[in-house]
Amino acid sequence: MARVTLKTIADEVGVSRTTVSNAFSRPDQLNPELRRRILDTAERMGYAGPDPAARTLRRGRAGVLGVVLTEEISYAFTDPYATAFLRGLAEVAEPSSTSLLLMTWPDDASADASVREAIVDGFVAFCLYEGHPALEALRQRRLPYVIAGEPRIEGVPFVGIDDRAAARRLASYLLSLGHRRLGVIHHGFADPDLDAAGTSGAVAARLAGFREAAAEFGVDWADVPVVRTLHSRDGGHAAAQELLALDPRPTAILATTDLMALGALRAADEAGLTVPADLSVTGFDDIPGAADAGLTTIRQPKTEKGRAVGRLLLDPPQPEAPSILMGHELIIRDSTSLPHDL
Amino acid sequence: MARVTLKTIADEVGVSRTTVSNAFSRPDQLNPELRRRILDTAERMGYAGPDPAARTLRRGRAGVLGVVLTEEISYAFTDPYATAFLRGLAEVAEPSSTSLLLMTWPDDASADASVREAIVDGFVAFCLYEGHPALEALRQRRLPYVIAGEPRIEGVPFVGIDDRAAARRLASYLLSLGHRRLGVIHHGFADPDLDAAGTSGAVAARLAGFREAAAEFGVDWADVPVVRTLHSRDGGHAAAQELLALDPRPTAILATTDLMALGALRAADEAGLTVPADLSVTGFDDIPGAADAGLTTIRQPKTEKGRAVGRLLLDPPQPEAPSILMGHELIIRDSTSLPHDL
DNA sequence: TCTCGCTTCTGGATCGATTCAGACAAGTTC
DNA sequence: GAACTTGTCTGAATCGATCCAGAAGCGAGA
Repeated sequence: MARVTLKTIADEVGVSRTTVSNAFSRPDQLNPELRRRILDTAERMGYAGPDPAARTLRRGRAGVLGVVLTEEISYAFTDPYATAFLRGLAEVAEPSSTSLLLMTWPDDASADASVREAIVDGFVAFCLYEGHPALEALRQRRLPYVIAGEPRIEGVPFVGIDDRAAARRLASYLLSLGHRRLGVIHHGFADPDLDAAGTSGAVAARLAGFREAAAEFGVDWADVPVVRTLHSRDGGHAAAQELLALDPRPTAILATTDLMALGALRAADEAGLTVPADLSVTGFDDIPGAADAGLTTIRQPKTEKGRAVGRLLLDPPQPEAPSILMGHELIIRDSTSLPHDL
Repeated sequence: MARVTLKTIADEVGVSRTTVSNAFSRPDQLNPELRRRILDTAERMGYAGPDPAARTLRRGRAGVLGVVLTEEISYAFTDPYATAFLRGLAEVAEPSSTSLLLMTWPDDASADASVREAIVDGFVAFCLYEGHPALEALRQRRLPYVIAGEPRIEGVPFVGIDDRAAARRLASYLLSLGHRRLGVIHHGFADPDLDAAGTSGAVAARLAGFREAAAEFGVDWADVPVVRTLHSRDGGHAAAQELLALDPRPTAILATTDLMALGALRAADEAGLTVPADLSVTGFDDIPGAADAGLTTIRQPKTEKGRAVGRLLLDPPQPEAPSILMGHELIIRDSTSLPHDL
């Protein structure tokens, strides 16, 4: 038996396909009684409603936004940061009757198929990183997309915080406590001596912020040890070990992310140092583990960020690729205090 | 400027639309050199690849499975149970180049739109409950779907454990420790006196399992206090208070889910009772919090369950709506021991 | 009576791809 | 040399809806 379509119903009721279509999609366009009769017939014949694929093709609108996450879907949702962001996104998507398609980027070689074949009106690139293959796949798909958090790419709409200002604020706080011997851990490809104004990437911006604060407090950046490492807890651990072996030892370590800062805390513990009495440590991002570890860090307005991304994708396209910088918050916890030797 | 389609490329290269289509989807159907030329032209003209909506319409296959979760998306992913299940599902979906569309069921009145308009080949109803509105929406959509975990509905494929056997095993364990004064907390609509064979619903099956075990050990079910409550921690708390106020007080409380069992643990604590010395408590499901609370419970094969669901949806449709019962595991932790008065 | 406006319904064009039967040329087999 | 493969490409039909211009019917106003 052939599939039940609009035409099946139309023939049965004795009206045109258009009228049946209207019964489902534009109730004000036909007589209520006729509509009732059509819907009844549809239910009786087992019609499942207008085929979404056909409708999307004709309408040119899918009513779906794709959210491209990194490979670890469980992590993305365990993370309160991600859930808050998605809540904000869903909030603005809902009134436009748009739903969210959560997509991971599998390790698989054919990973880009998920982006190539997704039936969506646009994409959100959520917290990827520079050079992530999904970014190239998104470009090729030639649909609107917004990058949330990271990285910044010339000509692509972006929503995030002003990493430079936030980093400057964080470093200023440490310096105003009296710290003068700083150590920095980062995970960027950027040259830390390069002014960030002309570069892209959150890491470079954060380093630039640190540097500006140092200048402001009369600390010569050339004297600040800067260690580059892998973006992981272990990376932070190793880098911190390196910094703590210096003489004179830094009284404060600034990591460009919480993850590495957590590794640094472990290194301090292993070195027999008490945080914050012997050593202050700061992170960046306020990831879930940060609160437990009492880490001083920078927090972003997660839900509001999601809303901003949604608006960017759902509102009429802007002439210029817009970038939205959101506010941030300095979260002071127990990993920072006055330097010991004061 | 008109959108770039297959035809645009075909005209530019001077071949038919079919050939361009083949260049993308069936590379072995044309001369490699011509293919190269087509792909180059496509890239040059900014062609985004075959439109997924059009392809889906023509092919009649979306390459997507919809997973209907309850309203709390963050919970679903915080829950190791759900992530393990989804991992199994993704595992079998991947070889069929099928991806997963994670759908929530918003509180909103138009919630069923997400099911009506999803472009998918089938659905998974993940841990819903009897009477959940999504179930009716799924039925109306007339696509294949499988219910995972709960509830059981006549004629709808189901994957889960044999709740009755598992419950019987759990209760037998308690009884074999020597407990004779049991108390039961459940959250079902089912009549606990009804034999579960003819009923549906995991709750009824679990109660039936308890009852069978009681009979086996010579405990008269009529003497066992059974309290029905809301499915929440607080519900379990209130129900346990009720049971603990009885004289003689039960030496063991069996809850039909971990969530309620956790509430019961709190009630025991508040009543000044030590678990398990003064009171044994058991749950069901092995939710994340169960391990932390040291709760004795039943665990299901989560990943394997996901795989089974995936196979059911992706393999050629079966003549009979199949139900797959998986094995389970009795997890003995610190919330159970010999009864105090032995 | 004629025109206008409103409601209600129709038929054909269209969205952008895939499928299928078949055309054509070049090489193989007997 | 006829019959058969094989490789390569084409054109029309098709998937299931929505959109658009317009037609029919009907009551109101001039």
